[in-house]
Amino acid sequence: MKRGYHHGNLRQALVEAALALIADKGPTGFTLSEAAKAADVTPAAVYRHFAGRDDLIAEVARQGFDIFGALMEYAYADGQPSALAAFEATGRAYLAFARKYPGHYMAMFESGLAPANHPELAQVSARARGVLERAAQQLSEHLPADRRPPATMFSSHIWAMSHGVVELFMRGNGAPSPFPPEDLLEAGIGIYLRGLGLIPADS
Amino acid sequence: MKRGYHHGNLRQALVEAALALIADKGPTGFTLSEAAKAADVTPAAVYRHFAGRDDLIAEVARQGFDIFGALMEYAYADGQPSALAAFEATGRAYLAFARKYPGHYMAMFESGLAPANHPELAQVSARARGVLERAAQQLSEHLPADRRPPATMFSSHIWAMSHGVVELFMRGNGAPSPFPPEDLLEAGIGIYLRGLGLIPADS
DNA sequence: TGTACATCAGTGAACGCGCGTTCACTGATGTAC
DNA sequence: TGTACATCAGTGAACGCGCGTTCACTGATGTAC
Repeated sequence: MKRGYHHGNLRQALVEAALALIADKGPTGFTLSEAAKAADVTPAAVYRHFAGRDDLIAEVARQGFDIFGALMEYAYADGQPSALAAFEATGRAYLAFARKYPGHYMAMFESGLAPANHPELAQVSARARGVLERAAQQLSEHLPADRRPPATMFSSHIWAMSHGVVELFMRGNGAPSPFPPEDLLEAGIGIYLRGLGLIPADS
Repeated sequence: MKRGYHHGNLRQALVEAALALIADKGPTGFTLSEAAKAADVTPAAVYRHFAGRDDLIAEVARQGFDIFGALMEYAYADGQPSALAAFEATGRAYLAFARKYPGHYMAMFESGLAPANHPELAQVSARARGVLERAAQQLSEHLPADRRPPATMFSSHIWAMSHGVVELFMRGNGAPSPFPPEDLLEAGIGIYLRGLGLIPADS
């Protein structure tokens, strides 16, 4: 592909180059130089748009949380007005995101960048988490008040199981998956919700 | 600490240096050179004991799986003859291992080394997984045969939730943990098992 | 419409660094007689 | 018990490499008059 002296939209091109690199070599495999080369540009040019390597990764993660949050919100809204359907949908959305945006996902959760260091990143991450917590809160209102665990607790459970399924069975990190990750997670969430008393025992 | 020309037990010293490095800088932060320096030895000396950098990490992971497998087996045996107690104990053991042996844990699950590349590693890893699956199998026999999900499925669920809790709430990767990870996991497993019909609904 | 000029986004060369790895070597150890 | 010698486990210097980053620069763009 030909281009002149000016790139046009180098910033986003770098983000996308980074995404591709991260997706197929892991967050470790990414280097600023390679991203620059992939965007057909000198490494030094990167510094017109980012403070440095970490800043570029952070931007990738930020965009990831943005997409992630939007996806979660959409899934949540789509399941309304049923609290149960909304909750389950967010679980599915989690996995769908990991599958569809592996580079973003890795940058967000596996790059090891401190979320506390980039405050804007913490903020956009909190939004995504908020959706799941809202769904959990709404769901918990269907439980008798005396046997109602905190909503943040079971949103954490679902989040943890989802994340575990991604790490262990969608990446190669655990065993080869005995079941398609989507089915595995769906079944797991189903059993869990039954345990909460939100699904009849013999459905 | 003084030592002569010969180290005595350099191999294990290197493993332990690697562990310490991995534990506090992540699997990425580890370098062969730093491990050598920590063991008070020239980088070249490492090659008397390991084929190279990756081989050293693999050995760390291998030792980790060894300990992990033993811990799981112990927990399992300790919960006998109750299938339920044995199963729950393995879940707790998982988290205890991650807490107590963070360097091993990271080398095993976060270092991104291909388990398929080191066959001996795949083998020792399968053993650990086997314990959990055996516990699940045994547990599933308490369920009516017609409503009995495959044992590997719910051992996968428990594994995923455990792993997710470690990654998200014991490391800094997710939100700051709303609850102690141990409590969170214990509650999660409890709800899950109730959903399976293995714990009475109003216990 | 044309020209002068400020601004901007790239280049390319250079840097210092630490990495993993190799090599010929040497000091220490232990075994045979 | 003492000596010769093979074996082993380290050293230290060197390598090529790619990294992130800096710097003075230059080519392209767009705006004012």
